[in-house]
Amino acid sequence: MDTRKTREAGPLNLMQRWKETFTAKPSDKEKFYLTVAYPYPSGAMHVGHGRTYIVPDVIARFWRMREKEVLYPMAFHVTGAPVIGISKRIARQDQSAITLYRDLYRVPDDVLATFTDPINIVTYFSREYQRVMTAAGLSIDWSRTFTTIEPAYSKFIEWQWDHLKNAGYVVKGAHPVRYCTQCDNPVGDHDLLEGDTAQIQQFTLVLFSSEEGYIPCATLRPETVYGVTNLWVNPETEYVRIEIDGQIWIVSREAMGKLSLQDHDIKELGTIHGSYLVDRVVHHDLCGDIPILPASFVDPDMATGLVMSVPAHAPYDYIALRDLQQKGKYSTITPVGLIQVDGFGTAPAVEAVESAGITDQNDPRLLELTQQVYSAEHATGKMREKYGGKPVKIAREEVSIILTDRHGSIIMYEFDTRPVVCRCNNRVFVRVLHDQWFLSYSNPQWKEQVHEQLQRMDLVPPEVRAEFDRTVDWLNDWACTRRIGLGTRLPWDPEWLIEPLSDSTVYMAYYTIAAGIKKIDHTLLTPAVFDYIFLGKKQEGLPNPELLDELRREFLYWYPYNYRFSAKDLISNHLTFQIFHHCAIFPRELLPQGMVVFGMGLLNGAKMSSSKGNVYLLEDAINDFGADTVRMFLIGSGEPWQDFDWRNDLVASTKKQIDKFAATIQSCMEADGPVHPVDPWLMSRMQDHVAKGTAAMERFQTRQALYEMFYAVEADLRWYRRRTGSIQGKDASKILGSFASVWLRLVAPIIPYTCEELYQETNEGRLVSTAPWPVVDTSAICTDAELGEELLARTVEDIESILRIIKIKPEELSICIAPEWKWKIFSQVAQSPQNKTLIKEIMQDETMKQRGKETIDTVKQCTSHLHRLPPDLVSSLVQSRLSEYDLFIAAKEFLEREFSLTVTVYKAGECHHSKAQSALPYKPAIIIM
RNA sequence: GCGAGGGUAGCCAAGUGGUCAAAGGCGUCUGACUCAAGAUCAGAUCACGAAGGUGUUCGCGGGUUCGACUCCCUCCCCUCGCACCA
Repeated sequence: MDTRKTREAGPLNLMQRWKETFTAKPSDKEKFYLTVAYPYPSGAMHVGHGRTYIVPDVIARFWRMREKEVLYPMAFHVTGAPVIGISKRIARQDQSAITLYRDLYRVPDDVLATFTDPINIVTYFSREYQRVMTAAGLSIDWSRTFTTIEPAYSKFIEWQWDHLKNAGYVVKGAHPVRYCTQCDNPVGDHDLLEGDTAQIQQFTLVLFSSEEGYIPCATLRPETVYGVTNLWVNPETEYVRIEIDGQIWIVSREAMGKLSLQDHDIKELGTIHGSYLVDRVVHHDLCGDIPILPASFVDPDMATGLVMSVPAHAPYDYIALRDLQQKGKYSTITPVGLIQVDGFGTAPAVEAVESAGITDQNDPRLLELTQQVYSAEHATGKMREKYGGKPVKIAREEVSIILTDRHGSIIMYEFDTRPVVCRCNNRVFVRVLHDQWFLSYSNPQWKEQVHEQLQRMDLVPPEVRAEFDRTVDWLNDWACTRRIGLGTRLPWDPEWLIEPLSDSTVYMAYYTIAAGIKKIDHTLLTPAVFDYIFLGKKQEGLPNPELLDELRREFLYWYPYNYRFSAKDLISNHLTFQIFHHCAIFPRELLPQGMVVFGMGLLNGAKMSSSKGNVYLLEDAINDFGADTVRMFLIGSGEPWQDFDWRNDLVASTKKQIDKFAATIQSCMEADGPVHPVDPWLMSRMQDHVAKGTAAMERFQTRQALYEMFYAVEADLRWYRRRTGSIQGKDASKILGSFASVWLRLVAPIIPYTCEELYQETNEGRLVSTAPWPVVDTSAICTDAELGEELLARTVEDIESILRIIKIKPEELSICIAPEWKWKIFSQVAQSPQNKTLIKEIMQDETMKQRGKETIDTVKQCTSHLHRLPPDLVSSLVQSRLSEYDLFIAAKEFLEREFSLTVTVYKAGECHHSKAQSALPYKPAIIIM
C-alpha cells in the first residue's frame, strides 16, 4: 500500500472538514490573529515561499489546539507594474519569459496565450497559489480571500488614503528618480536592462562667469572650489548655449537634455565649439580669474560636460595639466593645496601621481588612485587654516550651502555609473518629479509615533529591533503614486495610481471583514462605511446597518492583529510602512502587537532565483515527498528568522522519520501489556518535552519545538526500548497508549496529515487539528526515576568505553556502590560554593578525620566529579538521595542482556577489589574481569 | 561606502563565563538482520590510550579572568537592506 497517498494526499472528506474548521468566526474564546505578507502571484510557488506560509501555519495550528480562536487569512497582492512587463514580454514572444512560464512554471500553452493580458497572469497564479497552499495543509480561512484590485478593496484603499491626506501625510513634492523618457514612467530595479547598481548622485554646479555666459561645472567636492586653477573643456565637442531659468549657460548637448528633465525651463540658443572656449578666461569669486584649458578626458555625457580643475587634489586634473605644461604651455599655473591629509604634503594628488609613476591621462590606474586620494581626504582631511580649518566632511556641507545661497549654484543629479538602460532599450535619466505625491515618512512626529509603537511591540527575533528603529529614522518621503500598473486610483487625483507598497499597509484590518463586506454592493462602500466599521464613527444613511454593526463587532474582535510574519528584506520598507500607516489611522489600542521576521531561502546551497532557474516548486516537493515531509523539513531546517537551505538529500531522511513515527504510534496504540518499571521514567520525561516544546512554540522557535517534541521524544523511546528489551506490539506496556496520544498531539501542528489520520483511528473520527494541546501532568513528574535512568545511562556509557579499550575478553561485570560517608562528602561539596574551608569543616567530623587522606582524596574527587555534572541534576541529586544499590539490582537483567556478561552488584564494603574504592556517589566503580 | 546580522568538527547546526571534546541531523565506518543489496536497528566518528583517562580545538591576532566557544579590542571573510520595487 502506498501509505503516502492515503496519509498525505489528503482524502477529500478530510479536506472538506479542514476547510470548515479553519473558517474563523468570532466566539467566546480568546482570539489569535496572525497574518503573513500576501504573495504577488506572478509565478509559481517555490519551497522558499512554502516556508513563509508553513511556519505561520504551524503557529496557527498550535494556538488553535491551545483553544484560541485563530484567524489565518490569505489574499493576493496584484497591484503594480511587474505583471504588465511580463505580459508585454510574453506578447512579444520574449524567449526567456516564455521559457520561464512554460517550462519552469509549467503553464499550459492555452493559458499562456492569455497572458498577454496581465489580469490573466495574476488570476491564474492566484488560483495556483490557493491550490498549492491547500495541498501544503495550510490552515487558512479562505472565505476571506481577495485580490487587491477588487472594487471593494479599492474602496477600502480610497478610505485609507482620504485619512492619510486629511492627516497631512500625503504631500506633493519634487524628487529625483530614475526615469525612462520612452515609457514616460519612473523605473525600478527590475525594469532595468543595465545599470541596476547605479546610484543617483547630487552634484553641485559651480557657476563660472564668462563673456559667453555662465559655465557650470559639476562637482561632488564643493569644498575644493578654492583650489580651482582652471576649467577643462573637451576641444572635440560641440557645446550648446542655453537659456535656463533666465540665465545663459554653456553646457554639453547631453547635459541640456538631462537638465531639462530636472525641473528647469530651457531654451537652446545656439552651438559653440569646445575649441572656441579654450584659453578664454572665466571668473568665480572663490577662486578668481582662471583660464579654460583643453582636455580629452572630459566626457560630454558626464554632468555638464565641463569640469573645474583642482590639480592639487584630483589626479586627473593634475596629470592633464602636467601634460600641457610638458609641452611648454601654461607654466604659470601651479596646484593650490587646500586640504591637509595625514601622510601627504601640500598636494596629495600630485604626490600620488608622481610616486605611482603615471605618465599619461589614459592610464587605467588613475581611477584607483583618484579613489584613494578622495577617500583619504574625505575620511581624515582637514581644510587648511586659510580655508576655515574644518574637517572635509563638514566643510563640504558648508561650502555647498555658501555656493547655493550666494553664488547661484544649483544641484544637478547624475548617475554614478552609466549607461542605465530601461527594458524598453531606451536610456534612463534622472528626472525630478515635481507633481509627484509623497507619503511624508520624514515627518518627525509621525516617526516618533512609530518609534513608540515599536517599543510596545513584540519583535521576533529581538535583534531586528535595531534595524527597525534605524529604518524609521532613515526613511524619507516615499513617492507613492505611479502612472502605470494595476491598482487603485488616488481619490483626489485620479491621474495617479497608488503604488503597490503603499496600498498594502493596513489590509490586515480588511481581512477581518473581507467575507461579510461582499454582501454590500461595492458602489455603496463610501468612506463613511469604513469610518464606522474601523473607527466607530456612525453617520446617518449608511447602507445595511445591521450588517455593518456585525462587521464592526467582528473587526473589534480580531483587531489588533497579534503577529505579522514577513521576510527580513521587507524590514526596510513594508514592515515599517505598515506601522506608519496603522499609527496614522487607528487608535492606539488597535495598533499592531508583534512581528516575526523570517530568514531567506537557499536551494542546495545557492540562492533561490526564478530567473536563474534555481528553484524547486513547492508543488513538486509535495508530490515528490509529501506535504508533511516538506513541512517538517522546512520547520527543522532552522528557526524562522534564520536562513535555510533546502537539500533533497536531507529531505528524504525526514520522510523516513515520519514513516517511522507513524509506525511507532500505531504500535504504541495497540500496546496493552503489563506496566514496566521504566514507565514512570518515560512519562516523566514526556512532561518535560511538553513543557519545553510548548514554551518553544510560544516563542516561535519552531525548530527548537520540533526538536523537543519529535527528536527528543524519539530518543527517549529508543532508551525505553533498550531498557525494556524491545517488548513489541500488544505485549508492550499499556502506558504507551497515553504516551502516543500525547506525542501525536505535540507533533500534529507540524505534520498534520499524518497525525490526523492516526488520531482518527482511535478518536472516533475527531480531528486532531482541534484536539486539546497536551498540558504538563505534574503528577507524572518523577525526579527519582529520571535521576536513576540518568545514572544507569552514564554507567552504561562508562562500561562501553572501558570495554572498547581493554583488550581482554570480558566475562564478568561488577558494579560497586559508593559508601554512605562519601555521599555525605558529596552533598557537602555540592552545597558549598567555594571550598576553601570545606576540608576543615568536614574534618570536624571524627569518623572523617580518622579516614585521613582517604577523606581528602574523596573531597577532591567529588569536586571534579560534580564539576562534570549539570547543576540542576546535582541539586535534585542532593535532595533525592536515590538508592544506587536498588537501582542497579533492578537493572541487573538489563545490564546482563546489554553486555552479555554476568553482573554482580555490590554494596559498599562488600567488594574487596582494589578498584572498588574508586566508587563515588552517582559514579559506581566498574570492575570488568 | 553606510546600516543590521553572522563565521563552531567532513557538511548543516545547537551552544553566550566552569555542566564543553562541544546537543541534534546529514555523511562516513563497524556490527545485527539478510543468500545478497536496500531498508531498519545498535555502536563509532579530533588525536592518543590495555579502565571510565589525557592532550589539542570553536574565522585570525591580542586582552580581561583562577577559568572563554561564551566578555572586550584590531583585522579578515560571508549574508541581508540601502528606496519608488514586489
